[in-house]
Amino acid sequence: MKTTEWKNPHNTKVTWGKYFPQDIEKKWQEVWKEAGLYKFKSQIPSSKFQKYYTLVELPYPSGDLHIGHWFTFIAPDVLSRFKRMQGYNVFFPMGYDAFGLPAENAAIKRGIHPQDWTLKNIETMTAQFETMGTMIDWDHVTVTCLPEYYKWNQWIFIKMFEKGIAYRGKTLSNWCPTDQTVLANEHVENGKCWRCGSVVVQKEVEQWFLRITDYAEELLWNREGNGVDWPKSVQVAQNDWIGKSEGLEISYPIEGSEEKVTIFTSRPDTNFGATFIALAPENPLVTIITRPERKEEVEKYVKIASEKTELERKEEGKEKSGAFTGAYAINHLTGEKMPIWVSDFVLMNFGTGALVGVPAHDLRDFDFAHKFNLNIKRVVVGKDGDKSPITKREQVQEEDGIMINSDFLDGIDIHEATGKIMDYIVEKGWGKKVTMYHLHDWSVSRQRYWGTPVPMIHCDTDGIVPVPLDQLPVTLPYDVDYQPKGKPPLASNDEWMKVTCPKCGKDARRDAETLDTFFDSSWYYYRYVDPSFRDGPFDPTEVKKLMPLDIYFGGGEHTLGHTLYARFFTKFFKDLGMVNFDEFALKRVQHGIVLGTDGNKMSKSKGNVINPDDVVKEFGTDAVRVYLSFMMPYNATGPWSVSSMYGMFRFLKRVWDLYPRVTAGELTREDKFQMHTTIKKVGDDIAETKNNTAVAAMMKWLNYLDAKEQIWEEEFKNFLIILSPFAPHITEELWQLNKLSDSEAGDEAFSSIHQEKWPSHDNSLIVSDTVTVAVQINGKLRDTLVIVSEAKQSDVEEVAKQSEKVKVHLEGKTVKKVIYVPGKILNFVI
RNA sequence: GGGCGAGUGGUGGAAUGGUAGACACGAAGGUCUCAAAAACCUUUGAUCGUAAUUGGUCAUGUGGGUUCGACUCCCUCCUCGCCCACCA
Repeated sequence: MKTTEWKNPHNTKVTWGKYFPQDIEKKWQEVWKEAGLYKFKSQIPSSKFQKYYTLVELPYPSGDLHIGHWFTFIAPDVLSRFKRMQGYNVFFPMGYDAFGLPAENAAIKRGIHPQDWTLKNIETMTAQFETMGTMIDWDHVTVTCLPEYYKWNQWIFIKMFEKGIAYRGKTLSNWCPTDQTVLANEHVENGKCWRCGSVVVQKEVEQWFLRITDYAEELLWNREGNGVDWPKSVQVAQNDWIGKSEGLEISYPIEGSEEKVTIFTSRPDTNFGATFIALAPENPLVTIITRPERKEEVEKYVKIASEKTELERKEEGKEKSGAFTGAYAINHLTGEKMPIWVSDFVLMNFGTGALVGVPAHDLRDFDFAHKFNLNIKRVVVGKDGDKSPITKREQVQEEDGIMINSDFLDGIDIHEATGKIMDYIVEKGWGKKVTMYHLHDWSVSRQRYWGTPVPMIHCDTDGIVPVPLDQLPVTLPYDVDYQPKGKPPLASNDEWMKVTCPKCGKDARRDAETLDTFFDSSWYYYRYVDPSFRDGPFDPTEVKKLMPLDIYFGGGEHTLGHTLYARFFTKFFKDLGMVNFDEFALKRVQHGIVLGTDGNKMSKSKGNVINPDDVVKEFGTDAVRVYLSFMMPYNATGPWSVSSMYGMFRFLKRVWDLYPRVTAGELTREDKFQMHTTIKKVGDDIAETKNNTAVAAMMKWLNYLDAKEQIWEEEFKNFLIILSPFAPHITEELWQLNKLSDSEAGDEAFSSIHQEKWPSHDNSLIVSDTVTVAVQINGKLRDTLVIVSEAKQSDVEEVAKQSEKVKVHLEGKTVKKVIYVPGKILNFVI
């Protein structure tokens, strides 16, 4: 048995004995830190620079590092370590998304200032993060709530204002009439204000918007996935969200009026079956066209609709309401009169704020028509008729459905017909082709305290004036009342609010609102490159070297928010000439969720939360890392298992116990086959974020090694190297032990296993000299043969026919065909 | 209502057209021990059967299809999960 006692350059004693991870993990973390092993800059060689930028969505500093954080970060860490061993200069930074509502909620609940609460949490979480033993380079840490960061939020916002991307607009918001303030959705409980319990209403409020719709076309994903490797599901979801639709804007004349009502449709063919028009209550046309005798009722309806909260509108989703204006529009296609109604199922901010009702082909239109006894006409166009689904079709047919068909549409399919009808309507001058997007401009104002102050000044003379760039940052004041009534928190600090207008020099007021935290997280990965850069939001030279991201890990919940905003910012930066690429991330990988042992989402109230600190104390960091890699695919969701956790500890212990059995010697052909196969498999799997099968392959190799009489040094060393991204501590310990017993050079400068090169594999050794071929008859397995890999088909057939099991099935039958897949299958078709 | 994804042993999962269940957990039996734990060994999809211990049959949510061959590709239906939703 080999035991070694020695001193490394950091005077740490190492003795091989029983495996106690707690004895070695902290020690190595300190050694690595002291040696600056994971500093990005220390990796850069003078000659060739091959960058790899790994990014994980920056976490919110909620206070506790959750096992979910570990799960999220292990795969990126494994990949980063692997890439580094392959010779890349790996940049793996980290930061905190530190502004936001939870800090303010905690402050209100417990009386701690949001800043103190947040900074304390960051400290705690950073310490917990360090026990993970990642190769994150903490020199690049970026915290979004610090002035050195949000200064550049303000800079970007002003640039957006100058370019017309940031603008002042109006939108409906949750409004508490008692507190006189806008509420976040999470502060509306059952339609009531969380603080005072008053009924929340929808009110038009002035807000800052970002004109993301200007980029709608550019943000769309094309068939080639914009040349980057993002999940198809994300591309589809974002495209659906952007919601590009090409259709017609049709104007219908109103009987006895100069006015016209304009609607949008992507299916003008169905307009043969249009039987009514519905206007949004907010549509200005309502007041103009309503007939005097209907005025009272329509006004009453509009008033009720405006008082409804968003929640109430949704709750009664099925029951339609409305009022008849007394006016009629003329359907060009049929010449029929269509009554014009007002209804709150029509949205003012989509399309034209008016729609044409086709009850037979749209469920909502049907519900409306059914309730108010309007006509329902079914349209049959072309040879196949209309294919659009309507769930209540039977009812439609019962209720005086009429078939309409036009001569010029006979015998063509529905898509052609739609095109022809479009052309016809345009030709007649009734409508024009338009492209519509579902995407709305992004509202970024928040009437909250804990965020980036909007860098704008309100002057009675000059209106809204941006803060001069050399006066940034507009610092967030520490002293405010963060639950005032009737005004946003920042407005409670009079001294802070007072400012002179940069244009006229007269007294003016600061903007008291703060920016949505999604603004902060839209560009932080640029800042990571050099968080201390002073001449702009990021260093263009360094960014050119490191961006775009090679891989971006994060959660699926950010598909329609964060990742879309980040793409938008990048396109904006490109327009400013600050970057030269269109997509900020070459690859996107989404993670799943670790559930509690009971299969439920972890939550304090359920008491099923797994605390990484506790598990590490019991099993050590490495075992937890290996378990998180092995437990399930990265994008899966599944429960934590304590007994499986034991299994991972057992695995590492077996690796540990291999060490005394290692000796110098020659590998056999089979040894080489096992080694090279595993090296290849593990490397390939890590590159594809399939760490569960990578670990499985190593377990298999360990089983092989363990069963042998002797373990050769070469295979042991390679085993440690390929295991090191998963279990960095135990592999380092064994590596150093082995190195010392190997040579007498205990005083050499420290060199870590994590600086080793990833072992190469020899493909010629992965091919074994014998293979097992399955012999099938009509696709049914009948026998397996072990043959030399180079065997010819005729030879294999010959051998197969000798087999008793095959003979039985071939007797008296004619072989019609033989299919041979070399080295795999021989199939007789009889 | 729409979109996306998934359904494989007691459990987590492997296999993306070629021997289904790799690897692990759990369980059962055994070795060691005064005993227990640890460790190690054996078995472990179901079923029939025999000693044929490289036996037969059936099996990847359901029903069909394509193929010499389907967990894998196509269609029907069912279930679950996630995201979005009065979007004209």
